[in-house]
Amino acid sequence: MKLLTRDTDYAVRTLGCIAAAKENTVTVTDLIKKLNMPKSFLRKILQMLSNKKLLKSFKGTGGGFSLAVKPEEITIFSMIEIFQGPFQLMEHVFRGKACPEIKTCSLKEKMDRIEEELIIKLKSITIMDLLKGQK
Amino acid sequence: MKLLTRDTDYAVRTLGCIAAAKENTVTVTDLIKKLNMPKSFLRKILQMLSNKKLLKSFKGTGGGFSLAVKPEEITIFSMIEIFQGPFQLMEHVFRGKACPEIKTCSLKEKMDRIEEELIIKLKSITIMDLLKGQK
DNA sequence: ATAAATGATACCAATATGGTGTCTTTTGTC
DNA sequence: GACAAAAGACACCATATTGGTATCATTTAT
Repeated sequence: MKLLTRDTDYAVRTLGCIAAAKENTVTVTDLIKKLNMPKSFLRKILQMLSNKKLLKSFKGTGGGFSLAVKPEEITIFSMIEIFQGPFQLMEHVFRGKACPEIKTCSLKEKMDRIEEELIIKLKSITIMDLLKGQK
Repeated sequence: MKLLTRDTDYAVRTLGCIAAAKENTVTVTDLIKKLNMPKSFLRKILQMLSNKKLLKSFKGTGGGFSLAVKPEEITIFSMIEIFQGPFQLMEHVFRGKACPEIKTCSLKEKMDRIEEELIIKLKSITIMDLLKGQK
């Protein structure tokens, strides 16, 4: 059971790397030298981030990518939603009718509260956190 | 992005239903009348719960299932681990080397803390919570 | 013109998910 | 003992998701 898929992970680390480069653009070739990822897969991820307006892209020689928004504005939560779809932990719970002997219960309530709290926390972690210990 | 798969959900609701029956055994036929689930799938889930020693099973006419442990001892966390494998939210994060410009970072730390807190919470929710509002 | 870069998009293998079906074994009842 | 009602074991299957590859088109600096 995992919360983050590989593309989310790659995206976070890639954004961290681009953020570290400040205003300079970074190419896919640069990135795969630094990060250990398959090129084609990384290109797909970068395109996604670019389409979602988190990256500015520049074509042609000397081109590459740079951040379109500040690192502290890119949250883990948004990465999850982009690469793993809408965040709905409890999608399945009590879809159907529960056991008819059970009229109300505190389970769903509690689960919903956990979800809310988790979302708040995932929104509080940003790409900025990747840069904190930078030399 | 979902946290609970269908079998986890079914398992939780089924256990709630069995718990509500107190010491009496409940058959698959009983359960599918009350809960809206495909019979074969439910049987597979019940077998799993039985193998994991959460249910006692009785074969033959008049047989069925009953809880092997107290409802307050069966957590959502254990259901997730049984049906969805080991709980490791951060499996992928920083598997490979992160961008070399980033030596240490607070991201993984923060994520790990979130994971810990989430586990504690999921362990605090039990089948008992399903019975709370019971008539 | 050419090479360096991204954009769009189609494809693919492996795995997970959600579910079904069949045959075996156990056990209570007539 | 025969039979039916239950669970046990397990093989199978369709679909979706995940993780990844490959190809061609477009843009742009030199």
